Amino acid sequence: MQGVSGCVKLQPMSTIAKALGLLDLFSDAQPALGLTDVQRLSGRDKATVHRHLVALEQAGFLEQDASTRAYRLGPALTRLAGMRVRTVPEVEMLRTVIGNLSREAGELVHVSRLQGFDLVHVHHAEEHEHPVRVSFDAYGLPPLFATASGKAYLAFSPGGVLDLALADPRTRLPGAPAPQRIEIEAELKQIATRGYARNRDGLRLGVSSVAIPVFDAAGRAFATCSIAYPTGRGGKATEAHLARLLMQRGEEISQAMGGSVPQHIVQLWTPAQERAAS
Amino acid sequence: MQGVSGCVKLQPMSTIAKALGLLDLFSDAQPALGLTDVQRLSGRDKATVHRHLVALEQAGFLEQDASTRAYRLGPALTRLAGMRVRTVPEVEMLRTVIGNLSREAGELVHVSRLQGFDLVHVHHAEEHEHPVRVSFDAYGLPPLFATASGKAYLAFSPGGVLDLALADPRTRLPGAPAPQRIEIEAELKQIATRGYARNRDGLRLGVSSVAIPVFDAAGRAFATCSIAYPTGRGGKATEAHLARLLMQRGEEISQAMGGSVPQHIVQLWTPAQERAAS
DNA sequence: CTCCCCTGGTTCATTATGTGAACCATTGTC
DNA sequence: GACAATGGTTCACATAATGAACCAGGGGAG
Repeated sequence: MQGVSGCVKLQPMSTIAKALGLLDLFSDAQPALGLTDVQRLSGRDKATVHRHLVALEQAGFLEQDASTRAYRLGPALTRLAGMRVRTVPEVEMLRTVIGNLSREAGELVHVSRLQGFDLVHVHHAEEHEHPVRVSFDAYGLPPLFATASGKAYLAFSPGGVLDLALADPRTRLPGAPAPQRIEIEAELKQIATRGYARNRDGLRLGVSSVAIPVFDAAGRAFATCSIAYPTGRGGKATEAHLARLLMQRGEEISQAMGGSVPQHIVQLWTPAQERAAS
Repeated sequence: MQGVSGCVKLQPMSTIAKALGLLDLFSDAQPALGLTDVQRLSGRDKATVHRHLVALEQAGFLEQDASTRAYRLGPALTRLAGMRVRTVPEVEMLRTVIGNLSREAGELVHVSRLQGFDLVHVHHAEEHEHPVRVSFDAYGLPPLFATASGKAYLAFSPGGVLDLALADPRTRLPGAPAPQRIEIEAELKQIATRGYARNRDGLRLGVSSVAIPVFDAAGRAFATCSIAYPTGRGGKATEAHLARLLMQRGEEISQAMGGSVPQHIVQLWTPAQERAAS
C-alpha cells in the first residue's frame, strides 16, 4: 500500500530531510502523534520512523508525553524561533514572502508597524512591470483613519484602542473633521467580518488599497500589510482579487514576523475548499 | 587536528543529530554564519557541513542570505514554534522545566498567569522531600500587592500598569489600606534593579517567597514564576540562594512558554562569569 | 596586472550509516 | 485467554553519508 508515492526518485532524499519532514506531520488539528500515527502518515518503515523520532527528541525538536507516549513539538523550537525573531531584522524576514506576494499580485505591497498610532514603514516590495506605478513615501506617517492599514489594525484590536485613536487628532488628516464614532464602528465591524480593510482615494487621489493586520505571537495585531494600486486599474473585481491574495498570504506574513494568526481569523481568511485540501 | 574531541564513541551520533547540532551554533552574538564558520565551529568536514546546511535550508530551518551567502535561522522555526505554543498546553510546556527547578531548589515552585489583575494558577511543582511543606490554594486569586509574584510583574511592566493596579481595590488584601504610591514605586524600582521580588509573611504567616516575571515573545511580562518556602527554613542566605536558582532558570521558563527575555534582563539574571562560560 | 589566500561549493571512491522485515513486550478489549 | 492493537528492538544488507582532493570566484597586497 505504501511506496506508491507519486514522486520520481530524482535525488535520494537525505535522511535529514526525511527526519525534518516528520515535523510537518504535526498540525493544529493533530498536535500529538504516536509512533504508528507518524509511521502511517509518512509511509516510511516503523523502525526508521522510530529512530528519527528519537533523534528529534534528543535534539529537543520533539518531546514525548510520559503517559501517552505520543510525540509533540519540542522546546528547542521555541528557543530557536525566539533567537530568530531577535536576531534577524524584520525586513529580512519579510523579504521573500512580501516579494512573492508583490509578484503574484502585480502591485505594490507595504508592511508597516504600529508605534503608538503611527504607521511606520517596515518593508515594501514592488516586483511588477506595470508602467503605471503608485508612488509612496516610506518616511511619512499617514493618519490611521485615512488608510486601509490603519482601519485594518483598529478592526482587529480590542475596543479601547478605538477610543484612544478617536481622541488623538493625529489619527486623522490635518483639517479633516473628527470621524463620527458610530460610522467608524460600523465600518470596522464590516472589516472584521469581511477580513480586510479597503480604501479608495481616501489618502491620495487615484490610489486605492486593501489591507490586513499582522499578528504577534500572542495573537494581537501589531502591524499591517497592504497592497496599493492605481484606482484606475480596476473596479470591485480587482479589489476582491487583491484582497484574496493578501488574505491567503496572511498567515505566512504573521509567521514571518514571528507571530501567528488567531484560529478564527485563519478561517475567515481561508475559503473552506482550500482548507479542505490540506 | 579534529577528531580529538573528548567524548568516547559510545553510540555513533546519528546524522540527524549532527545536522540539528549545527543549529545550536547560531547565537544572539553570531546570528549569521558562513560555511567555513560552521565548519570551524563544528569541527566536521566541509563537504559534510555543506550538505547538512543545504538540507536544513531546504527544510526551511535555515535560510541563506543572497548577497553574503551566510546562513541564518529560517522561517520554518517560527512556523513550528507558533504551532507548539498554540497546541501544547502551558502546563505541559512547563512541566519539565518547573519540575527541575523544584528539584534543585527543594521547594514549591509556582507559575501564574495574569488575567487582568488576577494571578491565576497555571502550574506548580513540588519535587522535594521536606517534611515541612507550604500548602497553597490553586484556585485562589491573591491580591497583587500582597505577593512576590504580583510585585515582580508590576516591577517589569510599563508605568501605566501600576496606576491602574493602585486604583483597583482587588489588588490589595481585603481591609488593608491602599498602598502608598511613593513607597510602592521605591520597592518596584529596587526589584527591577535586583532582578527578583520577595515577600516575607506578607500574604500568609510563615510563608515567604521570591518571584520573577515571565515574558512573552514581545518581551512583555505576562506571567510570573515564584518559589515559596517556610519562612523558618532560613534567612537572607536562603532567599538569595533560591532567587539565584530562579533567575538562572528565568530564560528557560519564558522560552518554555513561547516567549523570550529581553536582553538587558538576561544580563541582570546571569552573573558575568556564567555568561563568559558559554 | 599577477599572485596568493580565503571564501563557497562540488566530485567520487570508500565505508560507515541508515534501512526494514521480522521480532519482542505491553496494554487493553472482547 | 485469545486477539489485536500499540511502542519498541534486532541484525543482515545495501543505501546513503563521508571526506580528501578538487574547482571557481573574489578581494586585497604587492
